[in-house]
Amino acid sequence: MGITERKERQRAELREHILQVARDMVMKEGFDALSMRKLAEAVEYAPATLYLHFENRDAIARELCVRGFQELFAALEPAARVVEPVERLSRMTEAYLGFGLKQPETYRLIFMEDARLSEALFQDAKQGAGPQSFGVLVRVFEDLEAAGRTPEGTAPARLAEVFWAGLHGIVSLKLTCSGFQGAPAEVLGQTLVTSLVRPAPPPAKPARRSR
Amino acid sequence: MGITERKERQRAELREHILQVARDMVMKEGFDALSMRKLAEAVEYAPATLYLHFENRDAIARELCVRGFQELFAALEPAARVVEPVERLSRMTEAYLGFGLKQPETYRLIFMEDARLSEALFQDAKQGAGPQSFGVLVRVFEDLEAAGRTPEGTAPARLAEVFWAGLHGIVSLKLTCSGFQGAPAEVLGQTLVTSLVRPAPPPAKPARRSR
DNA sequence: CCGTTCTGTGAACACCGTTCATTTATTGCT
DNA sequence: AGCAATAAATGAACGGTGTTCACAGAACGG
Repeated sequence: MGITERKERQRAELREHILQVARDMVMKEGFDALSMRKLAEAVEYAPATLYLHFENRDAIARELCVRGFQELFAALEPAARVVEPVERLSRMTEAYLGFGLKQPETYRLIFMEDARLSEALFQDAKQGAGPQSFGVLVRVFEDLEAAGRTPEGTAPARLAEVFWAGLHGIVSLKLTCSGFQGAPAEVLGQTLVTSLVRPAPPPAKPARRSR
Repeated sequence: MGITERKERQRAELREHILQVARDMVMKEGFDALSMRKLAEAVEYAPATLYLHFENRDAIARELCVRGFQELFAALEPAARVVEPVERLSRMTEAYLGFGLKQPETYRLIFMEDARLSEALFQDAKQGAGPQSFGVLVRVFEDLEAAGRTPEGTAPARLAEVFWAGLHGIVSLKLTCSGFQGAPAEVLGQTLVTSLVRPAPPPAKPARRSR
């Protein structure tokens, strides 16, 4: 009897469809322009029907928030694969800034709207998407520390946090303070990288047959 | 005939009163909770009366935004007086973070709501409150450069911008990503300072009567 | 005292999120 | 097949929002 199964699937599909349309609306006109009534109109249902699939507007926002965060994480993933830590940090910087500037409304939704939205990302201390991706960043600084390229006496986790704050600051100032025309985000990003990474020490263990 | 004069003054006073009450509401319940109707109720006028003094809600928001920015600038001023540049930067960091965390709703209004709000701050390239206070920050890095304590080959203005982004990132992540529990803002601030400031070079021109 | 100008307002418009009784469609069972 | 039960969908309403505008009232200049 695959009938309840089919109904469940259809229900899930509709839910997915609603989220997809909502995402489009947010990306096109911003989160504030996402109204339950217009969303209902767009998916061709009555407004009340949306409440059969989501508790309220905030529930939709939360879902879009965690999905947006996953997109951000995915955008970082290729850069995170790079072995050499300085290059990795540089590439991750590029990817982060690129995502934030190319998908401003998504970025706003994730990190700049309501504090309650991003709570879901960090509720599990170790598990959730938030800590997991922050871990990737911490690992860069651990590798940098191992290579002797971090300021001494500062824990990698703290450096990672400052670095993240720097990235977020660059993106969000570009998004909100559009009036302030400073250097391009990429330039600022590279400045941030070179500021947090110490110059390479003279090779104690030479790479190959030197000295 | 001081009659039109008095009327003007009363008009200005009412306008001021409205802004004051609006500011209180924002600081207490956040910008989203500021409604024209509740504001009208609070100042004991009909909603329509507000539109005799402000074009619309956004106009009030803009005004609160620039005033909030001036408060922030004022909070930074004592620290900006410090002569020694490293100490100055450290004190300014402390002041900036303190303001952002103690007046979260004001800070949100200035830098995290609508991009159109902060436009007023940076519309004049050299004059307005925005460029002026950014200039204070640039000066710190100019002084640091003169003392040979900045990374070489990076313009002070760019370092200042990265530094500001860092501060803003720290504050706004604390405000929006409350779920993420990292190090205290002050610690991150000091890490940011020590990351952007190079260690003191050995004294070429010794302080007094040596050599 | 009258006419004008400024101040203030009530009522309306068009939205918004959300709820709930009611209708409609679908399913399982006899 | 028809009927009861369950699920899906909705129309209408409630209370809220920003904003406009024709109108009333007060204050003023002559």
